[in-house]
Amino acid sequence: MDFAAVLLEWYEKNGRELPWRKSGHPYEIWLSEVILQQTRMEQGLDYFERFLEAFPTVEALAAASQEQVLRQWQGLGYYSRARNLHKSAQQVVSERGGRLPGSSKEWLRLKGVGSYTAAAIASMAFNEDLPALDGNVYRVLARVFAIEHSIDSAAGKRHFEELATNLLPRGRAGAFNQAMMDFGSLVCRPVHPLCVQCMIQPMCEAFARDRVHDYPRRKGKKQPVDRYFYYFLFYWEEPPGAKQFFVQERDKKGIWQHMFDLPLMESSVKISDETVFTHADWRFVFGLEGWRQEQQPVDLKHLLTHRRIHARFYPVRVSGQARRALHQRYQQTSREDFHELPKSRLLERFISRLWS
DNA sequence: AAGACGGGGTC
DNA sequence: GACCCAGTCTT
Repeated sequence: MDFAAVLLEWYEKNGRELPWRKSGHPYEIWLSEVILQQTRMEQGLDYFERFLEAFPTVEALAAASQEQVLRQWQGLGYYSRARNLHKSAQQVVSERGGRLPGSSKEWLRLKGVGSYTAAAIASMAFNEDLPALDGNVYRVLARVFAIEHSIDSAAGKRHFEELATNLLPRGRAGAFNQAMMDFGSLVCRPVHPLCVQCMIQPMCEAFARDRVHDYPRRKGKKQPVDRYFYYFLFYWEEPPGAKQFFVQERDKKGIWQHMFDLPLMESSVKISDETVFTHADWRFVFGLEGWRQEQQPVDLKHLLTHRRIHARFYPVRVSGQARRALHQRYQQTSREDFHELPKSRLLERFISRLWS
């Protein structure tokens, strides 16, 4: 038996039961594929259910505000996925009367739908004969056929695409693509692959050479850029017991666009706590001078680091003049209202830890 | 072609 | 705490 036949046989017994596989609705498949870009199944499943409940149809999604959409996406990361999905839903409704695209070529025209997602949707929803190459597929092919091409080069991608096209059994693209992905995440896993119980193992070139962990090949990784975020929670109580504080909406470029966070000073280098409060450019935070007299002793909480983002968090009680000055630059909110705003996971953790 | 974009996982 | 994962858009 050839590779595709063994794989499909495995899939019939071991394929995962997923909500969007049952329904077969293009809208649900589209939504699931966008959520699962760069995201693990276990993490994305709840988001899929809640998102579909909030926006059951493409019309409902198009009619929602961006803030509502982002709030459903909160905590998932890569928020441009949500913004593109929203934009594309509006495009489908306004330009196509709510009728979803019927071919991969049409899907490709939508924002947030690239070559992988277009092929995945078209093969699953319409059984179009097209391979969908995601990270799982690259890994499986690289191992089974001991492919030396790097998966992060244009030439390498073309090579994998050609190989997958040749392997694809005509008329069974939907099952084949899903089988590849399930097999890649359940058996041919990135670390600790289950070679001992793998049905493909007899024909796996990497296994034969005892080189499973050398595939897929990649070019060298680059150094991540460090960004240091110094957040300020300027707060007061009014009336007593009801905490109020300032937030801002990030509406420019860069990370977390259109999401809410706290007044912030960013630096490309690490700054000590003392330096933040003595030498930093406070005008950037306050928009005014003459605020220093209002500053209270700082209760420094915790430090949280991300792979690239390093964030520190300073609660500062403010009153009177400083509050009026800050009002000109930031929006006021309360604990309860803040809960309803779209915000990053990072900030969510800051706030909940501070006021838990 | 290279970099930006998040969050969670492992060891 | 360092490293891994890997679709799409932007530059």
